[in-house]
Amino acid sequence: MSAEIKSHLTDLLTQSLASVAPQTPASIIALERPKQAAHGDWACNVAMQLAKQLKRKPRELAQALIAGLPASPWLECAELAGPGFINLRLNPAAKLDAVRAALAAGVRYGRADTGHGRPVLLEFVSANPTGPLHVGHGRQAALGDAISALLQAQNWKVTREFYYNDAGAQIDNLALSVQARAREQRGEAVSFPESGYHGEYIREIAADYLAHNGDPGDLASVRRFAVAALRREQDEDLKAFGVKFDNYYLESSLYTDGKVEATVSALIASGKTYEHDGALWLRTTDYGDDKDRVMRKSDGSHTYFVPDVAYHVTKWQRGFAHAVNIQGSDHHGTVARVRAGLQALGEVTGAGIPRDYPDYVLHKMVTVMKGGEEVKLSKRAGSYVTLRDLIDEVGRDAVRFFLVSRKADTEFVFDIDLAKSQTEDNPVYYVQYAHARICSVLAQAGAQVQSAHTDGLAPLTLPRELALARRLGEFPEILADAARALAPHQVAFYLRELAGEFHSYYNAERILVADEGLKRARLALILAVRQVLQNGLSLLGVSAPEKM
RNA sequence: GUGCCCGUAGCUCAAUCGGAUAGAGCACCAGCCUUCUAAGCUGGGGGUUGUGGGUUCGAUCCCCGCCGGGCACGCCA
Repeated sequence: MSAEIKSHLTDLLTQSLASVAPQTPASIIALERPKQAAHGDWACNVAMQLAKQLKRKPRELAQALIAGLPASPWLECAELAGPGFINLRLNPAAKLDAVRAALAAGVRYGRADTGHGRPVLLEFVSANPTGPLHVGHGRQAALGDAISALLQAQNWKVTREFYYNDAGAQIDNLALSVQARAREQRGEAVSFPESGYHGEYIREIAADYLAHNGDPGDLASVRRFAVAALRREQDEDLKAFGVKFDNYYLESSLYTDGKVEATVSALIASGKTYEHDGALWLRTTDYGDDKDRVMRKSDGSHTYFVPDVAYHVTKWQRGFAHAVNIQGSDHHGTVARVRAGLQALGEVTGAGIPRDYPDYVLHKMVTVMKGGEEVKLSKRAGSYVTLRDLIDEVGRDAVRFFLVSRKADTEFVFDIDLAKSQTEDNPVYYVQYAHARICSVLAQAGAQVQSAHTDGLAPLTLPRELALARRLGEFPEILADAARALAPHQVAFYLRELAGEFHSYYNAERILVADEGLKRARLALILAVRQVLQNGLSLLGVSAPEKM
């Protein structure tokens, strides 16, 4: 395994350092993958970092460290380079070990145990049940599901949760909007609510409500019907997108369970609240917020801030010492607020919730372009592009791959025309195509695939073959890094590169050659590539088709 | 005005904990199908990393100023 090789190399350098500079702690030794292949398989910068401290020239120190390296069965050579880098080059056997590892581990290849089975709660999408899911929710769903999968692959016990804001003023607004449309459809003269939802879907729900013999005068009934209808629609959209949640948490339950009141009481007991202008405030500025927040309005109702805090308390109480919230960056203002609320509660409960709880992944907005113009994402205008639109037009795999192919904190320009007209240029097809090609070769090899032995890899000597093997060996590191950074785009880029190296190899060499030993070795290699492509695509929620 | 985030090739984006000559794709130009899938491959031109300083062996990355863009600044959610 690559991890074993890395620790083996670190070990060699540690031994050398101990003889060259006995007083120096070995913990400073770090290995990195050089960007350029010419710089070997691993590089170490320890000589430059220690040069000043040891009062020696970096290159001279590096040379001494190289000279002191013990013999190794995997190390081909160590070279001094640049200002004092030590470049380590692995021999073919070490590189090809990744092929053996990938085939031995199968679908588990790339996994690790950094999570140690600890529970972690991921909250994402959390759309209000006031309209269909839009593209921004899609980015969040794709990100959240991929991050969940990455953490699971590191042996975290992941719970995916969707929080429904089904208790606030926007739900009243929804009910009034549907009621007004229903009355219109009955031929009554009504004035549509000033801040009502203007989307076409409101009319559809109203018509459906009437078709089910609903009474437009019964607002509570309208409300229940509308919320149920929109939740159903959102569920269907998520299903079509391939995203499943383990739990749905309803904001309304925080009220019916008394958790909102309990939170208010506890915050008052914390001594961090005060009355002002008839409202109850929390001194969140004591915990880093830039202004104090109202908890209870002068009319006696609560601001959304209180159930938010109550909700996050339940995360902690439910045993999630780790929690990740995936949200649009337009909500970044809530981060300091929620954390401050939790800290204030800690004054009375002594819960010991960390100051940086929960963790946040904030993603920038998705700008949708169509016909060369921006489509405004306005729920009230009812003209935004829905997630369903995108899936229908572009395809599920492409949308998912595309949406996780960029860092979360960069703005996303999704050009629908481009995505539709250039479907063939979408990177997801490039990666999937590599997988399909391998499947095709394997199908022609037929029963010979069974004879692909990982103990006969020695015939693989071409630079392209060793580069592919080396790339396979990187996969576990990529997954560990991506999980640590909560950044699935790293996996997407890795897959693009792996697929590229495979296509290049495929075009240059023939797999099914006459030489039996070489053929078996090459079959083993592409079997391993296929496995890694499958594992990686699966983490991103993208299918790995056998034919295209 | 204050806070947070972003600024990299014509376009869309990478760049690990501060590493070596800043990389891909698209687009453009020139080639490759009698051969396991051409949704592919090979080669080429493309850059003062917004800008000015600082820190150091070394800065796209860290610190400060400025310019440009986004978001948030409510007893809305």
